[in-house]
Amino acid sequence: MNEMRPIRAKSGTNQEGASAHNRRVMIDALRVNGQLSRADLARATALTKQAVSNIIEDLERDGLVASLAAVRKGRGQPSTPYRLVPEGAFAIGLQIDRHMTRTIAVDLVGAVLARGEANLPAGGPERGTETILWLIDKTRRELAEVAPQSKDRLVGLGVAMPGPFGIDTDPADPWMMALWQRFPLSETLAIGTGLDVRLQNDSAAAATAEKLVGAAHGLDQAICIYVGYGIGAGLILDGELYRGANGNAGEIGMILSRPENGTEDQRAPLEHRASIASLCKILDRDPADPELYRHLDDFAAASDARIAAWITEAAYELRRAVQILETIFDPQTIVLCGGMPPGLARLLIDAIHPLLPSIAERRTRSAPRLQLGFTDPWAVAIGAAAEPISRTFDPSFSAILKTRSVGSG
Amino acid sequence: MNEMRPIRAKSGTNQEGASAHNRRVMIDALRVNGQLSRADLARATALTKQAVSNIIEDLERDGLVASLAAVRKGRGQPSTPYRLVPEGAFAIGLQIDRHMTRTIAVDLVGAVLARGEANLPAGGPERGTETILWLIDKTRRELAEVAPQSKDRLVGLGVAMPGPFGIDTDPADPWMMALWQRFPLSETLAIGTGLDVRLQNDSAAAATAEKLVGAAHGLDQAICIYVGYGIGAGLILDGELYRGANGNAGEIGMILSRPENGTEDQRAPLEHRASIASLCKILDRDPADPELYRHLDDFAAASDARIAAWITEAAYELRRAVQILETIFDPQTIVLCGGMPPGLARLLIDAIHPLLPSIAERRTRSAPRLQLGFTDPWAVAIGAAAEPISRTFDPSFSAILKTRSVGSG
DNA sequence: GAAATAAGTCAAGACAATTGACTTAATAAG
DNA sequence: CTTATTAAGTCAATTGTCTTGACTTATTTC
Repeated sequence: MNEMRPIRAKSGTNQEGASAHNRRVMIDALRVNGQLSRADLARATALTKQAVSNIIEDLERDGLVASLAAVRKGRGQPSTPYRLVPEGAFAIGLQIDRHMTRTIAVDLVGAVLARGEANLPAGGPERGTETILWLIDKTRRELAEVAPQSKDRLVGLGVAMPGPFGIDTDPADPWMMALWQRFPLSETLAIGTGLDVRLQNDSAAAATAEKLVGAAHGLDQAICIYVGYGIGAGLILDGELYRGANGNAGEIGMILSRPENGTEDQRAPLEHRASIASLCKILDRDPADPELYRHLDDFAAASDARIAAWITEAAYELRRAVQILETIFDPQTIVLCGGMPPGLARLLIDAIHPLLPSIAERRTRSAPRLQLGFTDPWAVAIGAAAEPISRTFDPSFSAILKTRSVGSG
Repeated sequence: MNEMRPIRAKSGTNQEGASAHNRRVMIDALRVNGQLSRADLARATALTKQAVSNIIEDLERDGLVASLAAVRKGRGQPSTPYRLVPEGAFAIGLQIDRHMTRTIAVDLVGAVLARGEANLPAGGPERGTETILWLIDKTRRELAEVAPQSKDRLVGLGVAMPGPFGIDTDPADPWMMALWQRFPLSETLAIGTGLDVRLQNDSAAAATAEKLVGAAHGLDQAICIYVGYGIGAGLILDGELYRGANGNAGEIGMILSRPENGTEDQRAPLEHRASIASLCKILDRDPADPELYRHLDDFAAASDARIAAWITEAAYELRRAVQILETIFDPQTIVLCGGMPPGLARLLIDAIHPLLPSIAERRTRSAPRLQLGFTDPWAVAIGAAAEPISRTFDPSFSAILKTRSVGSG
């Protein structure tokens, strides 16, 4: 009789939401600008001096900000600048990448305080989570040694692994990522660690790292292309990471760059030509080889012909990807990052130049069209750790809104 | 001495911002769900019954919502549903498209109440604005006849014209769009009409129309591909139109789909193969011909061989564009719209199928991967008119924040 | 007819920002 | 050296909007 169609509506907000937003705005402003006085903050955020004063007092009591020595800068009472207190918050990051897993602990300003690494046992998520929980625990204990305050100030666990999620990926893949992608990982880890857990794909994590402490720091419109075992893009739009309807936005590895001509190999998606997986295939190397990173560095330094061939192919694809992303997003910059040695990354980004013409070619640019970001194999793990910091302290639309009684996903 | 670097920070908010947001949320909920009781609204927005009651009372007094007859739906007191009042607000839209200009007047629910059309005189913006101001005035008077309340309830003027903006476009283009794109149009029209003016490109306007009253109604993640004289995409991300760093996001016409192989013609951007401009070239027709629309319809009905050739080429490009957009955005749906006869649009969308494989191929889909939107030549003008409505009444992050003293652009 | 359920109101309370006057501490001008 | 000016920051009262919890009203179910 009554069809009981669910009502679709956005969430409302109240003073609490506004207040939470204002605190985030203060922290964000201090993060981006280094140090600011209360008066600076009032001007920059359009709030009154008094409101800022109250909020800063609060944040100081909470141990998130601290004052510096007063500075005289002209007429009037000297101002007292404030800065973020690194020990104000901590977070753990977890990266799952086929055969191995890494953990990282960071503080409020993104400094790395502990790290751990382990091989994942064969047998998929059920057995893997044991290893993971052990590794997380080890990292937490390590962190507690360096920073005893961390016990009460851990804001969450960020998890990064290759996407896409919720899709029927190749069931024959040897790393059983499909199994991982279907496994209720967040829930299991939330129970196992008692922490707030959120999952993102590895390129989103890389972008989160670039935003917090890397090339995209302080930028509101940036695209991070992440070249790892696969390839993906982390989309920072209006200052927030964009997830898409199903959390799979930015999975550009699946783009069919030449869908209807050429050999079957050429018809394959972008990922088959611009990724470490494809490089390993050319080099006939096992991607699981723990020495791979060093080997790639050697190959790159030795100007190996196969490396050069891969670079040509990958650069061709990336050049087009850059042009497409610039055209679609009109970003302030594009950051190329990835889990490869800096030497190799340098060769790759050089080979991508000169860039194709696009609307990004404008006279007044403050950031380069394409720049190199993190090429640390730990970058994704750092980004995973940065996610809870960002989720907890960065201003965002969703942070203002009242939360629904029962979560939807 | 003091380098005086500008402080970068996001804006704070206060009760006023929260309240404004809540009112917008109510209006949005009523727009999407048709009619809702106060209790429904309270549940859907996570606000208290009391808060909703106060807000609805306000909105009713402001003439934006009205109650309907009470309905019994089970145990308990019958509920009183509320609906939007179409006469609650009005807006004017202006489309500038090379040789001509169109105006539209809409009400709060997006119904068209008046329209006007005129040819633009040669001579560029200086002379053109005279015609435009005259046309807007004519439309306002027409609107006032149909809806006298409109005089006090006009919320703004939305302007749509081809992008990209701020780029040195081809100076030889015969329509002098480059001149228009550099002309301070918003300022001139704001002074000339006394209205709040905002400018967007035509594909963004088409997307705004689809969001308010079209295929993207109530969707938070949707991409609208607009095929007009050129081609572009309007990006609806998290319920808001995405503009990019310089307002040029979605200008996909500039994508070099085959940048390095083939003839010079094949190397040309997407726009040269999938646009009405390219179709006119094939048909050897003047794009400025006022009868073009009817002719295209005839050609399509007659299965003209040149039309078929264009459709094959355009469909090839669009098939790839759809796959790229799906892969990058992971949207709920993609809407194909454009200023062409429905028959032709139907042929085109059919030719695009079957779609290329992508992450959008998931078992549970509520909306089709690709669907047909407005194919009315007035769609962009309607979207232009919808923009002030959306700007004034849709929930958005920026609407919550306090405004800075002096705008930035 | 009584109990249960749901919509909606009333009145008091809480909270976070605003307002405007005030204090403090520096430089600039005479 | 004194006074005016400027700017940072505080104090105390006010404001506006949402929340809370009790209450009223209207309907169905038992």
